[in-house]
Amino acid sequence: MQPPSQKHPPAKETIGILRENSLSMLAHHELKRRIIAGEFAAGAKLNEAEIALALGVSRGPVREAFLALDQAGLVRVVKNRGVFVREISLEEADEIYEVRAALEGMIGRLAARHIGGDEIAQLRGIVKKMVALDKTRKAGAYFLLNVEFHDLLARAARNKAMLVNYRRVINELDLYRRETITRSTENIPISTLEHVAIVEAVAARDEKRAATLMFDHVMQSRERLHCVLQKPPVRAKRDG
Amino acid sequence: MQPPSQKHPPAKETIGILRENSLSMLAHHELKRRIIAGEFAAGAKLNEAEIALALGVSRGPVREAFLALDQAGLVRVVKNRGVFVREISLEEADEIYEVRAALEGMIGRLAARHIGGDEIAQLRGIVKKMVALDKTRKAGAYFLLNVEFHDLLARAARNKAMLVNYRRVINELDLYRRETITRSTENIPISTLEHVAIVEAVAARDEKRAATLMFDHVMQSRERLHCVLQKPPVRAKRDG
DNA sequence: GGTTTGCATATTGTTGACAATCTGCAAACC
DNA sequence: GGTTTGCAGATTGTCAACAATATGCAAACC
Repeated sequence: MQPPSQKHPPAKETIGILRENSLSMLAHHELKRRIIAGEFAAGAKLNEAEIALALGVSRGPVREAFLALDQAGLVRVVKNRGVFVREISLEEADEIYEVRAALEGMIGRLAARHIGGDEIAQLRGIVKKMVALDKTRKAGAYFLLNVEFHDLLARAARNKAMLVNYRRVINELDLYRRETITRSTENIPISTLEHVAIVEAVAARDEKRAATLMFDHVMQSRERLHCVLQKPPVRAKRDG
Repeated sequence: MQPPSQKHPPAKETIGILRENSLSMLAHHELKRRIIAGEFAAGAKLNEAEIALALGVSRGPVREAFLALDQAGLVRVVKNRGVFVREISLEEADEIYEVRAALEGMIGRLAARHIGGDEIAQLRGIVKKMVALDKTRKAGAYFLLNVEFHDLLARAARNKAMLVNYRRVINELDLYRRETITRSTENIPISTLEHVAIVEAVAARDEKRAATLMFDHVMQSRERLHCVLQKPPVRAKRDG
């Protein structure tokens, strides 16, 4: 069924992957990964032929992936001009933070209702590492723990639709946040305290409190971002 | 540049539209419209060649549109099997309602902050029509007013990211709600009262109250849907 | 000098053809 | 009888060629 052409380490798995995912989906996931990982500069133009060559496929699947990534908010497709890694302005990031706050508030509420004991233990473990990091002030390590903390809570909410929407919003925010990777570490202790309070509220099954703490935590993260950028939060003007 | 083949009514506009939108985008919008309008049955299989023929384009743009629609949650693409209009189960609808509640709560908060006087007047006009409909009990007309009411508030929140996410969630819910179009009209008066309260809170610039009322309104809409279906809300079980 | 016009090139948009896969049915087999 | 095998048809996945459009540069023009 398969001519023994090469060594078989990637044989069986590769076949399995290809049987379940079309090249479009593979291209989609790979490009998504690279964009989130920051392997493309923000606003960078993505050349169809170039990427197709790099991925070893023709332009068709790459184009299909582009359209899907556009819907996911990771790239912008401009007719006859090309596709570009989406650039997120501070104003847009502010807006997205408000969407995220809404979702995280509900995640806190649902997590308090549905989380399992093992997950609470995991949360405590993550927070413990955060506390330990307070002294070293390593922003990169803290960033990863933070992502893990929030994603774990999002999963604990036991709501697939919520998880999908949450992750999409987070991906968009990452497009902006990676611009400010080397952001100040002075806020880490404050943020850690908020994480501690969230874990306690969730563990106490206090839905209302967990919701409020999560909501405020996100909005305060936004404020902290502005402080680092030394700019006040931009608000839309009231009209009419 | 254009051979005078036919009458020119759709000439200039059609050219303009084609210059700004690729056939993929046109196919995307048209299919999206038809799916939301319910012109395809839930779970119906969408044949590539058939649709390409109907839209007068080749299969390429249609395939690209399919991938985008999959990301938007309106269809499901299965490799080597085809694409199907997404079917939403009651359990999924319950989950999506929770996402919607989170977003609408924030929309209420932001709308109370940013809405303009003209928009408040529009809201009052919509509610007035709703009150008038209380007597006739026309579910279809009420449904349209309800959509208009909530979309107006979503726009009044002055947050593009929120608007995009809100509309996506609403589109997904419509996939389910159109299954229950002929739902009971007995809840219309209750729902209308909630709308009245929301308008007053927003007009009074009471962010907290508007947020709470909007959140509860959505969650109660979910409960009312369950009552109509004569089934209790399905909740995920707590594990761990 | 500055603007405009007109190519040459590169890139994207679209198409039709070909390869791979699934589906349904009927014949062969136990 | 029930299961398996093996086509034929239909459908999807991928590709490469062609058409349309944008970009950059140089020549022509005022």
